Amino acid sequence: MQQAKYHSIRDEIRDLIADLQVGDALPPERSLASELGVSRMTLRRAIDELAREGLIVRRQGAGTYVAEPKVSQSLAATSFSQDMRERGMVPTSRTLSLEQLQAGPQLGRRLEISPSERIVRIVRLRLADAAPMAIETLYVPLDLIGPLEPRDLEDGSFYDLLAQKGVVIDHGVQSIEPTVTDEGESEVLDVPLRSPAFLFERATWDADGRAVEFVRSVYRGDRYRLTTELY
Amino acid sequence: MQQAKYHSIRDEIRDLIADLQVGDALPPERSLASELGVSRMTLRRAIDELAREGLIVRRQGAGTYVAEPKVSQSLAATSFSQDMRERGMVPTSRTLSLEQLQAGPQLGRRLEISPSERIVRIVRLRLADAAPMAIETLYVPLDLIGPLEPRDLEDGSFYDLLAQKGVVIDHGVQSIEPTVTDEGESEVLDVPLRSPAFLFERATWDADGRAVEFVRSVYRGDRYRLTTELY
DNA sequence: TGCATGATGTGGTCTATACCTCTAGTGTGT
DNA sequence: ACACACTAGAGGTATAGACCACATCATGCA
Repeated sequence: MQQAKYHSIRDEIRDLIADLQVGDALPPERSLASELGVSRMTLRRAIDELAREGLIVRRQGAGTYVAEPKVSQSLAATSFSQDMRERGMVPTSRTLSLEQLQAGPQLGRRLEISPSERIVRIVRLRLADAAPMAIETLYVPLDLIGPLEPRDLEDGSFYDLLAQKGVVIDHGVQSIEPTVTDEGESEVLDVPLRSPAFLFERATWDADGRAVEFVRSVYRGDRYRLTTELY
Repeated sequence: MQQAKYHSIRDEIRDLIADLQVGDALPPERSLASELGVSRMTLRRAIDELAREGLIVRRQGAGTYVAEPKVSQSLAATSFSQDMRERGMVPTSRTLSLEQLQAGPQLGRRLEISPSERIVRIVRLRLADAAPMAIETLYVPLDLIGPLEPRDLEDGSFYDLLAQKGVVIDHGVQSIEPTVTDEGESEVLDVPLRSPAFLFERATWDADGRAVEFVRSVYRGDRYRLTTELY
């Protein structure tokens, strides 16, 4: 089987939810299962995922209801591409600029490298299902990754590229703050000026302590939400 | 059934993992299921949870292995008081309002309770080193906590109060989004209108599945930042 | 009118079984 | 030695059926 049946069922239910209002009830599991031609267990597996994503809420004895429609990003560190795929969206990327420069004092401090070190700066627009989701500015030491062409980043995953070069991320720090979009960001992300947004900053190193990357990402606040499950 | 069988099985596997080293393989699912006296499907449900928690890693065709110890828990939910203390500041609190009301449809959905249930709503200004840091709106079912007086919350920790009443939080979900402050929030928090801020929403339940609280907090973006360490 | 109660239908759990896909080791032929 | 095919056994998916726990509503009694 190319794709798990519960994945396609999950997507069908997503479509179904799209036609409902927040708070509306989904059909009962037994009906929905026979409608979609799967067993109830398989249907439940699909619904389980949607419930974990927060798209729907189940109430025992009552029914299953449509919840607030928002994209969620787990707080675990994953790449943009992987994150979007896990949510059934198609991640793509458009490279806005790619240039070389010196690290400078600020970046040098963040990555714990010499300010004179040569750096590749890449600005990318990240899209999910073809809709702008985030602007990502990536700083990578030149001697780690070598010269790059925009097409090297076409297939989306920068980490695949790193892995090909034998670079493995060992540890890092990430900070998250709220911000609002400025003129340029608003235009590229297609949101009104000064819309709420997340500002992510991440610095990572490999096992030898060499700086791998510094990333500054601005995520649309209207389509992004961070969620954690607590135990 | 008091507790789901897969929950107790999950805990048994946790104990089993405690005796193993990182990278060790767990017994095959079929053996483990018969050893523990459950069906393989039930066992898998228990293992599913542990895998989601990151305690173990499954590799199709190979086996199930003990994973690297957990990381990046710094974003996990702690109370405001504890959070501030860890940041080296002195937490205090001022109760702005305290009233009873019906849950209503939205809150009912978030807490998975009846919309007609009686709720206590508490609005508190949270301060760190005497400076306003966040506005916290707390919703708690009346029959869980009983009538409250503002002075019940004076010493700051709502969770101590819950513990006194024998209420223990078992699990929950938390979401974080960027927002901007409105007029009232700006005035109370002493920041300019439409300043960037975090909006936290947290719902928690006890082990019996009873809703414990729904909390909506607005944190100043200029003084509060989330950080995670990645490994 | 108001309240208890039971019927109905919902999601929640568990089982037994079957077959698929993938990994890793074995063994054979070259 | 090496390369390859095979295979046993691991996790992954899917089914049908049974029963449980809970919410809701209609019914009927007081």
